[in-house]
Amino acid sequence: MSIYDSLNKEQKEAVMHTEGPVLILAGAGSGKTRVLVHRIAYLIDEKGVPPYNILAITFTNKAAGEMRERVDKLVGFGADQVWVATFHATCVRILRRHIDLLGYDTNFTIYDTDDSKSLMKQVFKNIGIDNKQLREKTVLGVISAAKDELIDENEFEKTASDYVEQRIAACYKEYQKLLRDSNALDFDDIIFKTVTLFKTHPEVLDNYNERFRYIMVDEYQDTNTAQFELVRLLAQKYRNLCVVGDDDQSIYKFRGANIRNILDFEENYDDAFTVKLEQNYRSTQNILDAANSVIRNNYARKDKALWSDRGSGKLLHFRQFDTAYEEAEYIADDIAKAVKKGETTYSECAVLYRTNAQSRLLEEHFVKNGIPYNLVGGVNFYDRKEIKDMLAYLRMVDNAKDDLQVKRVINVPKRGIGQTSVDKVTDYAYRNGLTFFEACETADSIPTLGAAAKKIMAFANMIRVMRASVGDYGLNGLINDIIDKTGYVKELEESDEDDAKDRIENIYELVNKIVDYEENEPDAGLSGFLEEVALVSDIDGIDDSMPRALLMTIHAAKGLEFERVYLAGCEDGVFPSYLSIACEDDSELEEERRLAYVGITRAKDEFTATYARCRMNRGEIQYNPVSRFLKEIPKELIDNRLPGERRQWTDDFASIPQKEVSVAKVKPVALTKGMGIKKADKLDYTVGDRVRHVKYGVGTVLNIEDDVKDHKVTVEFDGTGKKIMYAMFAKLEKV
DNA sequence: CGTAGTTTTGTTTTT
DNA sequence: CAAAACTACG
Repeated sequence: MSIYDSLNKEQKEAVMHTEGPVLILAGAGSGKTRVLVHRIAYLIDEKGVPPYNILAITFTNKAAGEMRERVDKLVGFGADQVWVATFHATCVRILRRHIDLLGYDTNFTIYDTDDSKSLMKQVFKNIGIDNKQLREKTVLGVISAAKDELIDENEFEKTASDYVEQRIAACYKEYQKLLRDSNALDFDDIIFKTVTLFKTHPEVLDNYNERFRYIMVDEYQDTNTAQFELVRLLAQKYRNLCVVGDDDQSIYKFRGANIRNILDFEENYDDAFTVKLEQNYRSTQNILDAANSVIRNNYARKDKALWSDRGSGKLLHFRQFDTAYEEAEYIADDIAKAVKKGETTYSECAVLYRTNAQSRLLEEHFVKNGIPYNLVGGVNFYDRKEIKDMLAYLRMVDNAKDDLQVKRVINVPKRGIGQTSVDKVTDYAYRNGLTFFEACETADSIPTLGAAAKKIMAFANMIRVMRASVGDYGLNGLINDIIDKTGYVKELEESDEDDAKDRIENIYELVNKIVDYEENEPDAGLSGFLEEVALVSDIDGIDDSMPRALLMTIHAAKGLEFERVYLAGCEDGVFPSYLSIACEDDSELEEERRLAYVGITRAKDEFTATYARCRMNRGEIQYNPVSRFLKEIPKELIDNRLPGERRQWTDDFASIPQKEVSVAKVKPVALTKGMGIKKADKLDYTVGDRVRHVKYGVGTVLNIEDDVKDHKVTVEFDGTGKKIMYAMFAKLEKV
């Protein structure tokens, strides 16, 4: 009896094929983490590979943590020597040792998206770009995409063809310069710089080639070009590369993930050994059949079909509502009822949706029904203002070149140092080749500053003293000193804002985290703490000590499983998103379909899809047809009845032949048909007419725009002023 | 310099 | 409908 007896035939093959390139195509719920963990154990116990020579890379900290735990359990002695980490954590660890070879200090700071945006604002100022012509976000998006493709600022400049691209190239250059001046890396740099390091310093790479003789990569379908290249380099010498993934679960194309990395693995490594894991240990056959019949409509995929020996189970449920409000009400109610009946526990329930914006209504109803829940995503703990402020102080102390943090908190709490003064110091620093902080230290020599100079120097002095004392009083001492000397909490205590109390609590929560960290990692220090904070994601923070239902996007749910799953907002225009429908390229729609596949396969026993005929979006009411993905599920698998409910759309749903729907391409224009409300051919009023609205009273029509769906009417109301509304809902009457 | 009040703008998805 | 960005005033 060995630990490998519990594996099925394919799993065993995957575990025992240890040499050379291996591709494991692991369907949802097919036990891929189990396979990886057993493979690590097999390498160590049966093949005598030193744990030190094994590397396992994941995408999320949660996945890494889970694998770490299971490896520790299964392997026992030496397990801690196995390197299990995320892509980003792996690269940061490597860079902390060697990045000086690329001209950065090894105590570099990691910038999050917020920091990058602030930095880009500075870039716009420096090179004179009006943010009305070009948005920071757009430019950052282009730069990020370039970095994912390993295109640096110089190469980008060379290939920039039109004017806009040239401007972006200029931004990219300045942005990288500012990053370097601040000794900071953004998220994409972490991977990019590691690849650069390996390419420019073969001796460093060789060192890691020797170390990592056996490499395993989880969620391989989500790798982008930079990550692909990183893995290729790491594995190039011994070629013992085992990648695990599921092309049907590739849902991060928008972040640069290249599905071809997994589809073409066998071409890139022509001696690759491939195993398919198709037996699912998670869901009932009905749920799998539904998922299979949806994903079957995708073109770009490797053929496979999940099966289960768990039996067919219950039917999937489909529930329709007039409004998103009723939808949320039903879901909350249904969970509450099921828990009351003892059918499930809160922690076995999850509500999934396409966009974070949908969480609000659900949350409201969960509160109303007293259901304990956790919202994953939305505002991350570390994204709260007060936490970011505290972190800015910490980061400022940690990295003297990080001007961004200095600017963030120089007037938080209020010290009477306004924007004008900050601009003057920035200007002075720029002209004299100083960092912003250095300029602050010598503020008295900036003539135009006047009374503010004294205040600025006092601030600089405070930070200097803190920096000098970190070594003496440790992290806990530092954070308390910051709270004390800045008077941040004091200001909150005296404030009469209603969320002041929460914020103070959050700050003390951060103090707790710091104390915890210091106890667990006594040698890591401030940089270590900040690094950990920079690399955590939303999903990592889930506290599963309490039984709580989870609300999250489908993206966030990848890799998780629940007894009961609710998929909310199953509407064409919401899921699949409007953009993916309108887009010419059907690869967008295929990505959405994979998302649907991920959503459905999260469920073990019960799956409920809900649909709201109309919902509020961006202050406008939207009417949407039932999601095309639901129509791809054979109707025998779905229980589609709800006693006492209206059946109008039910019939519509059932009457559409399955085949026709899955093959037919429904163009967005066609979608507006059959929606129940038709656009009026002609309105009985025109520009300049006086009209009456039920709520706003009488006004003058300023403009009428002919949209695809409806006429967009602008009216200047006598009482309330200008309003833009759709003719079909506004029901305006000529007077 | 700080604020309150006003206008504008935006939505996928996130390591 | 919010949040963010702007504007005008004390």
